[in-house]
Amino acid sequence: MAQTRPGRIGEMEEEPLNGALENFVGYNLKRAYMVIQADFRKIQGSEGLSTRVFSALSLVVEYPQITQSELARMLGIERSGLVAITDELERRNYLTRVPVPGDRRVQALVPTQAGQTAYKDCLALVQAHEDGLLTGLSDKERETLVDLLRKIRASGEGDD
Amino acid sequence: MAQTRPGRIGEMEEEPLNGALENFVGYNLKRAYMVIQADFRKIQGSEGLSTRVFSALSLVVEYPQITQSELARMLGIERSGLVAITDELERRNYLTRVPVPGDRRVQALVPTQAGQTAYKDCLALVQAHEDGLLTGLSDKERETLVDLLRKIRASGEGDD
DNA sequence: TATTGTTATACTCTATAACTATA
DNA sequence: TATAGTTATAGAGTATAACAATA
Repeated sequence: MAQTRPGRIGEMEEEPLNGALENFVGYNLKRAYMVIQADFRKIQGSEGLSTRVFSALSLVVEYPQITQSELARMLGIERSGLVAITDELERRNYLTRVPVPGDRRVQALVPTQAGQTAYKDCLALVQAHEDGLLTGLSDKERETLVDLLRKIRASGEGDD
Repeated sequence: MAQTRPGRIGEMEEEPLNGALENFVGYNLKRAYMVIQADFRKIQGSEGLSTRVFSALSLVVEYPQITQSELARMLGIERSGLVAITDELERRNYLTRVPVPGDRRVQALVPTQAGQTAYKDCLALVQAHEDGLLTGLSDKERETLVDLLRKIRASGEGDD
């Protein structure tokens, strides 16, 4: 490592390492997101669920007979993206696509017993994961963080 | 819209819309990140800089003669990823790759005048962008948010 | 006409592994 | 041996645009 702190040797303050960039909400959001994403993958291992599949499974377990379109709306992604996710969950035998009487376009996503237990196990893992990674945050700070993130979501998720 | 709130009609509380998922830090982090990312793109337009190119430009302007490897370390991505970013900034005439006397492996990234003014303009745009999107957050809340995000980063960015 | 599930396709961002030229 | 820049390649994750079946 030739130089850990490039340029600008004669600065007086030590707080803002990189003037503008490090103070942006967006930049810090991205970096923190990358950290949590990488940690999630590490915990789950190469055979485990990805974050998006875990999220989908969570909603399927909570709302049995939910529809792919509803799921897409709740997750904030396009319908077309749900197909691969649903395929994976079906391949793992965590849910089944069940025809809905009265509307033959729709398929209800019904969690299997295996899906429900897999979700519970995964949930415990993820909670321990967040507890471990967010160990520097108090319960109140964590709550504050979620509140602030939800405010950002509320600002932007209206324009669909 | 057939059903805005699927399943589980008889719940007593109204706070946690989706029990587990909506309360996870990771999930809210991802959703908020997607909001800010999408907004950034919308503001910049199809010809504008992406977030990662803007971040790189920011560091190049702040640390003239920074190296690609140093840049990669500061941005938390691999060296190989910097090539395309540097190519784009060079193609836009925002920086030049300058040989460094004493070590012929290295190329210093030197911002051009166009790069510096483009950065300043872009910076103003991005700041207005964050101001607009984070309008629901007070200055103090924004500061708190950045602090909390940095704590998460500190927890995870050690393992390189 | 509108909606559901689906396919095809492309784009962005990132990582890994290798190469070359230098050190 | 190690490092800087580079290339090739692959893998997530997302979006758009279309289509068939159904409403």
